[in-house]
Amino acid sequence: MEASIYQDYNIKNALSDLPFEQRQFKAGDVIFKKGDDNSHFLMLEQGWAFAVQYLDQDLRSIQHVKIPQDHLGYLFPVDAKYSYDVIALTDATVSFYSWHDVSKVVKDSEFAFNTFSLLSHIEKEILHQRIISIGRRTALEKAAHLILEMQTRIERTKGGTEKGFYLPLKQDHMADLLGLSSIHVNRSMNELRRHNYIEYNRSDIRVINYNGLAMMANFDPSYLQFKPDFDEMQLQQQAAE
Amino acid sequence: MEASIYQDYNIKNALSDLPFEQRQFKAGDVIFKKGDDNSHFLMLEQGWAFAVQYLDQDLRSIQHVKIPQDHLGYLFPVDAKYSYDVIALTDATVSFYSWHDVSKVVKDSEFAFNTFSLLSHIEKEILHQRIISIGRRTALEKAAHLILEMQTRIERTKGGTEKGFYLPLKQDHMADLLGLSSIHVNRSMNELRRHNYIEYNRSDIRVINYNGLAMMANFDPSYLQFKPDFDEMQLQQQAAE
DNA sequence: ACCAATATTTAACTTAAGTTAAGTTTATCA
DNA sequence: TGATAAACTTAACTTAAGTTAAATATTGGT
Repeated sequence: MEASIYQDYNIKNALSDLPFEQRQFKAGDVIFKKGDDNSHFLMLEQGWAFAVQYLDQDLRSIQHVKIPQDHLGYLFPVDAKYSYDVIALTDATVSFYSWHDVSKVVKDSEFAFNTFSLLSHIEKEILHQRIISIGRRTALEKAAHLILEMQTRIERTKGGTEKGFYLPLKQDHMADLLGLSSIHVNRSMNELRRHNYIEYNRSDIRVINYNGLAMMANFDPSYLQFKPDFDEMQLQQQAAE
Repeated sequence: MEASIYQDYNIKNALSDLPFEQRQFKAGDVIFKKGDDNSHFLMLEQGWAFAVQYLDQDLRSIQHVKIPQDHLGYLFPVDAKYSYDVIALTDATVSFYSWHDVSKVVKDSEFAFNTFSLLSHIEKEILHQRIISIGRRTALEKAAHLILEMQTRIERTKGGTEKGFYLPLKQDHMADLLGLSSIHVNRSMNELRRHNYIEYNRSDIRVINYNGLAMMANFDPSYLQFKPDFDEMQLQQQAAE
């Protein structure tokens, strides 16, 4: 299968010539904390990360899951402190660009402006879908929707459909993403497995019945900006198996 | 009380010289629908509106509440269909700008660029707080947080603190914002009233115990980009009463 | 290979919020 | 101003998801 036309709209292409510094993080490391200044533009070269806010010591909400080639933190040079922590979920490499350079490119280059507009747009669409999940889907539907969102996002960066994928989210991360207890996440994942929607073992997950999952979760990948016929190609391919 | 310094960062100031067309809407009118093209930049001059997505006929999720001087729809000229309907909550006046004009100003004017960056940022912060509410706050806390968010946003456009405010959201709108049933919203609003946190009658609402509400709901107005000391000024003022 | 720390799984029980089914109050408008 | 619809309220009952408490499985470090 051919890669999405939207694949061109990525941060690397937009910022190709700019200088940056790289830092390595270990799984569990704090990449930045709530209250830190938005002093650089950050891009996650390798590894996974997540953005989290705490209500108190035991109560937290995960706002974003970041995969390789995603940005971390804010997309524009707003004069604000970070409102959330970002933690490395796996070992990770992060590139730091100066806001001065990035703003200049975004304002001067049509392509960079469009890329950053689209990234901001998609990030918001993901939040919209998360709000729908948390507010109005059942636990089973929440889990199904999250799996399909992650599969779709990962496939885009790989540029193709693979059978299974690596999902380093633990069940307690899923819980804090979906507004559930981790025990109920466990019940839901096992029910998806029992009913042959997915195969699942720790961080290895594989969608068996894409159509069934997508129907149940009311999942339409177009909000992730795959090209319009991606969805149908997926469905046809699944149906043929 | 003095108006916020952030008051300067508004759409009117950023787009002052641009031509636009205005349209009137009646309460309940559809301003645009899911699937429509993002063909113009829209600004809500007068009245209230909300953005909504449907899972099926009876299940919906409200993504945004828009007050006078907010934008409607997308902040950047992405080549995408709208993912939600926007409905007038009251009679409303909407200005339509051409994307061509708006993008040019945003790229050429430092002030417009900063304004649109900040608006995009604040919109995302509101979504983050909504995710925390829906996922991790109790019904009482959800209602409290929503009231404080709306009060804070309304005060900013008015540039001062007023005693009560007009909140044209019905209880079923609040339910679809907060992921609750409208009956449970009713129970929660009445409990807030019974415990003297608020006075409340249909669309007229007044916060009586700001500190109590803010503490209960874990509400910190800084995500709405009031100036840093706004929170404390508010608290002191309330405490003095 | 063993130990310790993490993660996952299952069961039994509890609870916050949903649902259904009335009423009552308030707004609209002919 | 009276009829009708929309919004709000309350009570009784149900249910999806939370909680607590084990047990089991996996991973990582020494």
